[in-house]
Amino acid sequence: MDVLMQSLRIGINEKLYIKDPESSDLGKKIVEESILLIDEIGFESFTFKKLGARINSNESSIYRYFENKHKLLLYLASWYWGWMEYRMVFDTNGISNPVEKLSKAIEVLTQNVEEDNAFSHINEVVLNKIIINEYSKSYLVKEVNNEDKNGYFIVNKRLVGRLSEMIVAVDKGYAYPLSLASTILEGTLHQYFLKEHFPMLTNCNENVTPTQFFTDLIFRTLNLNVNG
Amino acid sequence: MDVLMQSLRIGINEKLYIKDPESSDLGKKIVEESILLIDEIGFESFTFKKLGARINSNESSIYRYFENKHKLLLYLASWYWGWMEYRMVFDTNGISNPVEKLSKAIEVLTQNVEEDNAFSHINEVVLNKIIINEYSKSYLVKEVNNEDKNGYFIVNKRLVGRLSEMIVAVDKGYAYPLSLASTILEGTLHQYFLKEHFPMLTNCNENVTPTQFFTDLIFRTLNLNVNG
DNA sequence: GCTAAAATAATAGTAATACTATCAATTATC
DNA sequence: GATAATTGATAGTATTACTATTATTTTAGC
Repeated sequence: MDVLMQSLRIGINEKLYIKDPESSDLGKKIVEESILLIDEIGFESFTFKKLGARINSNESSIYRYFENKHKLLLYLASWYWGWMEYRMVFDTNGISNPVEKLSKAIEVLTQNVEEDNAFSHINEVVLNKIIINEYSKSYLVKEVNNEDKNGYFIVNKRLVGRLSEMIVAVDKGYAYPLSLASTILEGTLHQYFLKEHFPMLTNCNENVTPTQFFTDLIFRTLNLNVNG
Repeated sequence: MDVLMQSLRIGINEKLYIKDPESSDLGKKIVEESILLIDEIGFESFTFKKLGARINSNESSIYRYFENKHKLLLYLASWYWGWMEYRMVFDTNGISNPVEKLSKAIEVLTQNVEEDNAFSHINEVVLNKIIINEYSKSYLVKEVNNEDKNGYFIVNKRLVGRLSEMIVAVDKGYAYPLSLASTILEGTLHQYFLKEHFPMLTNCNENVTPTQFFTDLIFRTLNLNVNG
């Protein structure tokens, strides 16, 4: 991504943090290192105490930024989906042909994540790994309805909505655009997980990508051919 | 389900429990009430202490059956998928036409769960709810590879394999039968979750079922028509 | 460059969790 | 009726998930 865009920020619901982590070095370090630590030891074993030790800071200081690790995960997830949305919109912006546009969107949303230098304190590759492994835990909780009311999932919802609209744009008659869109987004994470841990449950591997699987699925479902 | 089959048992990996819960009244009560309690308060808040209080038994007694709540969840998940597999095989058994067979399998795997009187101490309707809400947490853990080596996920894997074979049977040329099968199983849980908590992210509602969505998806993808 | 305010660190403390261990009381078996 | 197996009760430990208080350091304004 272009260096010109270095002042770009992903907008995140302010209720997800107590103090904006983007507003200080410590805050950025908390976000940066939490991604690495969650990836290393898993969300269940991750604690603010361990994170504090790792960044030579204090548990109590981290609590001044985030109420608890669940909110931190929601923050990271919002960042991730905001970033995906931004890239999807950016990369599909100039495309007028709806089929090409949808095709490009699927590509951006399902392809392997690569580092984006526009956001120096966030390692997108590792963040993608923790989204694959931990994202479900952010919404599969008893409090989900309340949290949704607080707007914690708004970015993901907007993204599903946008993808759904692109599906409608190529096939107004299709009865399940939202379900298809949500299946693609969630199924992508699942296919990457299976590829890593249950290779016998997926056809994705070094030679076959989730992008190919989902592109093929969408094109067959919407009765298109690859050239639009 | 027929009363004739009341001695039916779902086979579960013995490493998932310390003492077989089917072997005693207390064991059955643990399973029965854990399903209800997890549904009521969620897996995160669920503890063996609370379960003990609920069934007028003791925390320490429950620990003699299950090592921890994670193993209990794996046990419940194995039971659930074993039951689904059994019903899928049973209901598709006599069907020779591969398209009809696949169609029936999809129906069994995606339709709303109803109580099965063949297993008196398990409330399948509530178990289905906790699978929708908690199943991901059983495999989205750091230890997943080791647990897989222990065979904790064998039932689910076998089910994906069977469904994949049914897909191959109707379309030998289709390149992604495993990915499609795993997407259906996991996507079904997700669509039910969305229907309940994020209705704006799915087309499933009182009038449209996940079965319709997935049947349509499979038929379009494999280029079939509804009558086989 | 000094002061005041803000931010961070250090320490302590609490209730709950996730267990383990021990021993007592019941219940089943032979 | 004795013995073994099961279950229950109690206690104890390390860790988690915080909150509160106070000390120290950093920063910003003048």
